[in-house]
Amino acid sequence: MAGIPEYDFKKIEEKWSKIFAERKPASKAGGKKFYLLEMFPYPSGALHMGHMRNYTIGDTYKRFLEMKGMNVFYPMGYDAFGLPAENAAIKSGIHPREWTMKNIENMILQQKRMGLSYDWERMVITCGADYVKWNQWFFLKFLEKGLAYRKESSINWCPGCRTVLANEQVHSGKCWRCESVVESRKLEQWFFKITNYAEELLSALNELDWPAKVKSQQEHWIGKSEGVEIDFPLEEGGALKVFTTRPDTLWGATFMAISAEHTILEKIARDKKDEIGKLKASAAVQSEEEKEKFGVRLTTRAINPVNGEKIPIFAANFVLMEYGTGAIMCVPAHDKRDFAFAKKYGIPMWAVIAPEGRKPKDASLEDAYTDEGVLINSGDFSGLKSAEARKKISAALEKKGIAKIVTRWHLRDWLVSRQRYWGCPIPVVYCEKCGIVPVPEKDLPVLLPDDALFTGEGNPLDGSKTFREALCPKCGGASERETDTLDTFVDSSWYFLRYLDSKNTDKPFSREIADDWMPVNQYIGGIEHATMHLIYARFFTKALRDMGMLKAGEPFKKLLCQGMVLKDGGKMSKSKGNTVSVDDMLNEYGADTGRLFILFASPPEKDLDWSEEGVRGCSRFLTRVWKMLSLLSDSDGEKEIPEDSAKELRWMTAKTVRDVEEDLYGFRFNTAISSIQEFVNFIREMQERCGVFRGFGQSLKTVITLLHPFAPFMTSEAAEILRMDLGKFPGFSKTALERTVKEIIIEVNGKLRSKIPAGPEAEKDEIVNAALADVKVRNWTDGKEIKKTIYIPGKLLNIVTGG
RNA sequence: GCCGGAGUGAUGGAACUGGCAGACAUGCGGGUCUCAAAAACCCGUGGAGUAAAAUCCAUGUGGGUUCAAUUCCCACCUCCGGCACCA
Repeated sequence: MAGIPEYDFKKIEEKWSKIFAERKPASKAGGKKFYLLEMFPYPSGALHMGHMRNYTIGDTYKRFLEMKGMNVFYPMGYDAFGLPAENAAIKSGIHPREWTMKNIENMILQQKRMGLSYDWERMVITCGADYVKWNQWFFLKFLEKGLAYRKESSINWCPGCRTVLANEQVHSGKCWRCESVVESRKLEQWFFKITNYAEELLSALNELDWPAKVKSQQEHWIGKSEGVEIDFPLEEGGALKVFTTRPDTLWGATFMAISAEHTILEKIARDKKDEIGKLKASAAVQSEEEKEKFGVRLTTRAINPVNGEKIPIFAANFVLMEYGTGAIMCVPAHDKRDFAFAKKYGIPMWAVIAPEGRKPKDASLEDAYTDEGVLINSGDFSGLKSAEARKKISAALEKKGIAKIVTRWHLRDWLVSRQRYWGCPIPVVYCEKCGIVPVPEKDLPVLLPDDALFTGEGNPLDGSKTFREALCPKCGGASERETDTLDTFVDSSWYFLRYLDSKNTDKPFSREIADDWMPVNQYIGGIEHATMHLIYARFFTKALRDMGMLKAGEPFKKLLCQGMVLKDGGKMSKSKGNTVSVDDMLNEYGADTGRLFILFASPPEKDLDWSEEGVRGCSRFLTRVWKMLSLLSDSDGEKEIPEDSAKELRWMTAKTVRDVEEDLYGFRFNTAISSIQEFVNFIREMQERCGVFRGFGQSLKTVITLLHPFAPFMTSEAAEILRMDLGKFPGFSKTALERTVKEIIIEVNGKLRSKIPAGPEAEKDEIVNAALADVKVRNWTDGKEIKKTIYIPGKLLNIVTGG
């Protein structure tokens, strides 16, 4: 072998990124199929360290699985519609498409430099005409199946920008861009009926191998609660329907509260218009701190159906119209909110639940008792426990015909209309004669017009005549096109299905291919998508399944949420000036070092603090490995070593291979790298002692192979020099793992006192005798009674003494 | 307030089903090389204690279970994340 040049990552990475780019995904027909997916990025301009962490985890895992002989599908794409592109257009006049495509180009370049081995031929870009077409096709299908519908809804309206704002664009009640006070407006909007799937979205969480954190977040988001709807008769006639999960407290209801937007106010509070108006304003404030409870007492009273008490009704600012019936029964003795309100307005409180095993406290309540207990002062139901009472009371009321057992959900239908240009157009037209008319399938896609103006005021599509004016597909008459576009979460709800069949022009994807690969075996991405994206994609998959498009009912079988990348303990941000740019990192240290550091510094699900020193450490490690190539090439043949050392080497090799493999399967990249480092330290030590020894070259090859998924560039170059194959993950000899010589730990009363050499096959008695003869042990046992001895074969002996 | 997660050297973090706490790395101290520095390499590095040992203390705090607890149980403290007037 000729002399080995110094480790020059720039040269090596340049050379191999070209080779990697030309390399077609190998056909792995025989291998077990594995769909490995990363959350695709929004093309904001350049990738940040958070992305790189996500993709490094994925790519390392992918390369490992391939070396284990699996057939891995590993695609990448771009979530290309969205607000930032439109804002860039407003600011600098560049068209959103141009801005987006340029960014994508740059990001692909960065990903290639990083050594990410995607199947680029399957790339999906959501603003492409083909993707738009199938997106719209899904919308039409949803419409057909009753999963898409229109309804009036409140939105955040900025009077300054004359546009609708998303919740996160409202900062303490003001527009993020122009600081106008945001108004609440009613607008007809499109919705997807995700609530149809509430029950399954909740129950199927059980089958998913997802972080407990994400599952519990979704559980809360869906928010199932079982209770009763009860009619409270009104003095004036008619009734007020309320929803409660605590019918066991019914006897303690001393007032009622309704939302300021409740329709009944039209009938029973016409005289209090001004006050109700004030109340509405107060209810609308989305203050950070808890709002002061505030209400307007109505002249009518309600009658508690179980005890006939006449109780006052308030329109109150703490009652939500969107949940339940918009009206509640209030039990101040057993609910914190009702308690606060009752205190303020001097409403009586009756305790009807007593903590179990304690004497009932009465009227002089310090605070609401909200736990369960035993019923008191509740007619025939007194003495029952809460849970039982709930069942019996509900049943009794239902029998009487004044109540109904119901299940309520926090989950709301998904509002998909966005008053924006840069999104997927909703394929319907409004015809004066025919009403809402879907665009026929043959006319898809409905594409965005090129003549829209980006002024920052209103939806640019409203100003585009060429887009707005359309002919009704039904009657052929003049009609108007829908100018709302779809929420970009729609785009990301099925992109993983399109990857599988990205060139299909007849369908969004073929069922056979989908059934072959779905569900995704491993999904990797940020925790910030715990509720939105991850719940929408689940809903989409279920809806598509019910439309017969695929078998799988869940999109992502296993999920890994990687932690954030921090700098100096804080989130990287431009305003703090603590960002680390991907390009700088690549230029200064190279992709291999960057990848290694990202994986080594912290387990993937934890936050990672970027440390320049740590990066340098990883760079040093790679250089040290590289130098071993020179040692080998400069040597004049491997020297024999004693059998002891050879045995130790065989053991160390087997242990390292096994540990790295196990760690990689379990996403423990940090400990996998530690193991490789330990092995390298071991070889170098032995080399220093014995020179280039028999087995040095083989050990070096093992290191290069194990390191390949982490540092693909350097190891590819090294493999070329060593004329070795990187295609297979090494195996290991189980017999080499069995160590014959071992020490046994000797403890006295649980404290380490000595170690004695002994094999795992040694009898307990032998060990005990040897231990008791040991001087260090005798210091602690002499003159004491030996109470008992515990022996863990091959590991440890604990001698318990008395006195 | 509720739900989830985490607290281990100066730092990032190891310790697999309860069995040698601190692997691996960073930083720091010392050394080799050098005119000098950087790089590289070698040695040391939880705290107290000692001439060196021995020994004692130590995984957020306080209890418990156990021959044995970073690991299991109970209570509490702190930090991070999510939800938050959902009746």
